[in-house]
Amino acid sequence: MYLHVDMDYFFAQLEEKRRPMAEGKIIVVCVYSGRTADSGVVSTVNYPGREVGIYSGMPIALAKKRAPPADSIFVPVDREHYAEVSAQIDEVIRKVCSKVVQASIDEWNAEDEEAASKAPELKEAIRKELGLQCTIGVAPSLLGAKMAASKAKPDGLLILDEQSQEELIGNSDPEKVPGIGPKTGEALKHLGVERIGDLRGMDSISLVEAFGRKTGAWLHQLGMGNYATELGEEKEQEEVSRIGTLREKTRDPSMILGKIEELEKDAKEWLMQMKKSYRTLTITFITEDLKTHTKSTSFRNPLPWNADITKEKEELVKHFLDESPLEVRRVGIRFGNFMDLGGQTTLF
DNA sequence: AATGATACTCGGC
DNA sequence: TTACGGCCGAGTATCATT
Repeated sequence: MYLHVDMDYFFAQLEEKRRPMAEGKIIVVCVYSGRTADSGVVSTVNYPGREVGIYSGMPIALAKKRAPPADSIFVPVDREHYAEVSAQIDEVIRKVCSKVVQASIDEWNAEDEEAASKAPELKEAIRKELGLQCTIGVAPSLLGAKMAASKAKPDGLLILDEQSQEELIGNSDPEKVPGIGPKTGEALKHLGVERIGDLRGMDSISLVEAFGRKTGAWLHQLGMGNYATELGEEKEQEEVSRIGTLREKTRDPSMILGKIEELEKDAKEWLMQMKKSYRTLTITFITEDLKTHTKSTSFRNPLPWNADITKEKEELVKHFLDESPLEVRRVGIRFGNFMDLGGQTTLF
């Protein structure tokens, strides 16, 4: 059996916890971009906030219109704190379950013979030891466990056997299935698939044609009632990136490069601490129409964290500006394709 | 045609 | 009326090499 733990409204819950005075109030955790006083988006909001129509990704200014000022608190994200608590939760889960894999800052998966009996125990341990609320799903497949959790939240626990798993997944709206987003969902609707069960009997060739090799084959398996999943290994981080918003949109290369340099410093700090060298440099541009573009280059040999990449940065920025007429709103830098053992080269 | 590397976009959280 | 982050990995397109 598989078990999926999902912390409820995680960031907002943690902010609630360190403000006992905020009991019953709307808490909105925000990513402020620094462009203007209220520019930025909502990261997470607690349930009272959701009730008045505030959701993740919403512009902060709009959230403020929906939130009664006297009963609402807007706070900036504090990722470091959330990561610390996340590590504590990880410890608790590993004490209870076997084969645990952390899936994100607030989600865990586990494969455990005793998942069904351990789930209530685990939920209680997280509440008791850390004072935090979560939702746990258990099912014969990882997909089933995730969907059970998402159905049971908040503060829920749902254990599915083969039959109830089949029922839940088969009857579900495709867009409720993790891995199917608005784009795939829309295309499925177009094909007359309104519940996952409608995939039954559709041939894999046309599904692969419509959705690509990977997604098509996976949808075909879902149609056959095969939800088999593997937990996967705990993976090392493969890339590090930093992104930021420019004070104002611009096409001035020196403005853009100035911001990149700021972000680069921070990302390189990470490289140094983690002792990583890298082979790929990517610059991300988000233009005034909020579309994302990237330019990247790879090096034959890995570069150490402190290598000078001035030339390469300039070239990537120029390359982008040469092919796009749009103004740039946000920029980012990304280092990837890590090689361990800093800078050591091999023959090829 | 097959394989592997690189470039780029997409989307989840 | 509009309003709009910061990450990361997955997946696919494209290119180079054989």
